Amino acid sequence: MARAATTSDAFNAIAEPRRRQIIGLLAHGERPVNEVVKKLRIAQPQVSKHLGVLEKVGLVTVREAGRQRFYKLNAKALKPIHDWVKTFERLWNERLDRLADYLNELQAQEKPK
Amino acid sequence: MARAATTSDAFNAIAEPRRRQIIGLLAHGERPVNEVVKKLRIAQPQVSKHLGVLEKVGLVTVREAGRQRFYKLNAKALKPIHDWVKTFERLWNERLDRLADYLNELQAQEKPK
DNA sequence: CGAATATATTCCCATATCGGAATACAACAA
DNA sequence: TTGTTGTATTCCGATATGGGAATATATTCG
Repeated sequence: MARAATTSDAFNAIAEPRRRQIIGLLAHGERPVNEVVKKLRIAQPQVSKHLGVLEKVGLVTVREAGRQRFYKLNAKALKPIHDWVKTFERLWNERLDRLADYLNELQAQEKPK
Repeated sequence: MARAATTSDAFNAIAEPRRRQIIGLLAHGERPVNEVVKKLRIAQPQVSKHLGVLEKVGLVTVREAGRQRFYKLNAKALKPIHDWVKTFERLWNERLDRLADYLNELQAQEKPK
């Protein structure tokens, strides 16, 4: 087996920095492909490919209008990621961190050089 | 160029489901490799490899004790991910969602079959 | 020392990736 | 029709993955 497909997961899809950029841009609202190309300065074919990945995992939806395709962010698809990371939030906010630091300081003072 | 290395980023590192599992386990505290092996039922070499990746991106730290190595979660390294996803939180909480749904319903009623 | 235990490393393989370049396609314009 | 514009698809090559299996390394035990 190889690495999981980028299209298998929102987790895998957002591992790509450019896809995160695209998501960031689409957060301001629906956009046609060409605008993504211009704003982010990524070649058109790659933009289409990245959008394809995002669509496959449900992170964006498309609306066709003439020869343009407007891509729209479907933020809900990011929630699983948020939920997962949030689980660990307390671990980095915890005052225990400071407490530990404090205790270390105390210990350091007890054994002055 | 190929896909970015799994070791290039926390984003890339957590794309792997098993690595997320490992992180989940280590959230309860420091653990030796063998306990991860037993609890998650992943072959030992793969566990060592996954832990290696997590270490490289700073998601875990190691403490050596005799022939054991205790891996500990460094939750802070997850914060960038949290921060990024959080940016979009309002987009899925937004009541605008409900408003849109409501308006659609209205429209549907105006044009009764 | 030799055996056992805990963990890491190395090889191998099937599989995808991402970017670039070229090209296909569809809608619209003249 | 022919040309143009907006987007998608295909082919290429370099690269790395993750699992499995075998093996290496280090520490502890008897």
